[in-house]
Amino acid sequence: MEDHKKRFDIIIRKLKDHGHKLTPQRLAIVTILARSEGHPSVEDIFHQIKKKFPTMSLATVYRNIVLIKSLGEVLELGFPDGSNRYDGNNPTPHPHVICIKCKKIVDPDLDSLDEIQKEVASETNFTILNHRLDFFGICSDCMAEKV
Amino acid sequence: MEDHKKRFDIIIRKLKDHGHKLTPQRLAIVTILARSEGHPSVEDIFHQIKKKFPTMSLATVYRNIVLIKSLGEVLELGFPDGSNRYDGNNPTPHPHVICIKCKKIVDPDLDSLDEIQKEVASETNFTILNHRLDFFGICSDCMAEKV
DNA sequence: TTTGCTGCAAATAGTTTGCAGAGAC
DNA sequence: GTCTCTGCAAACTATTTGCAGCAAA
Repeated sequence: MEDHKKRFDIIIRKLKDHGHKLTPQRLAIVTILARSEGHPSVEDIFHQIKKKFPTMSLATVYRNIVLIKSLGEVLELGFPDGSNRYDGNNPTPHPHVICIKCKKIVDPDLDSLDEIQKEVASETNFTILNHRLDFFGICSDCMAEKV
Repeated sequence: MEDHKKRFDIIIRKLKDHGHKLTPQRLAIVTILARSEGHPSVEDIFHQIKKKFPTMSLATVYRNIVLIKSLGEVLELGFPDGSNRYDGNNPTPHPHVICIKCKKIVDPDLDSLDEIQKEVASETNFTILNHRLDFFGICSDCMAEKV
């Protein structure tokens, strides 16, 4: 996908424009976030980079995610159990479908929630800024396993 | 509202049926959960009870919430920042509207997400078991404060 | 050369757990 | 009288932070 390359360039550009340095560690993190294959966790990112960068520190992953989040270039999916998954490929809020067995996260193609959001806004008198919609279930792969 | 009384009775009945004892601390927690006015946090519940029960322990609140959750009689709204809010008045999944300033949580009247859920299920081949929908914004009270 | 970044280790904070005594039934 | 529950304090764990040295620009 060219898509990943575009996202990588956008994030790098934004980092430069804001005066941040491009360290090898940072580039490695941005590379993974731009792809965000399977919506990686901090640990996923850390272990993936650790293979080529044995001195890589978890703190560096956390710090860079905080930075890139502050630039609005990664969507953080935090869960109540403390786990976090990231989407730097599509950083705008969108629904997710999560397999509670294998933890796979999929982006469904859905009509946007614009109408529902307007309905909620007019009914509650809130100014709605953001939303989060997650569906939890079991993916077909896990359903197939009779184990 | 008679509603709160009914919920209280249902939760108490379920606790008894499962062989759990009704201690004063537990009754106090259930009373608050049955009402769930404003979707209380663990701290809210703890401090409210502490007034009449000076020895009340946070651990007891946590343990009882875990218990009542396991009976399916309270909906836990966990947030990525670690905060938790509870709804023991309506323990089935439903949308919430959250003020990011005053932390007020409101239940909007919305058409159910059944159709969207079916759409997601057929598109992704997941068996959907559950969902969560939160809208984040600013309530009219907080908008009015020009401070 | 300057300034921000990294790695390490220690600190943090909400939640959970072990244990001994108290209390519901 | 039995067995669960409670309160306390310690343990746990993901994330954050202080600091000294390192490296991008």
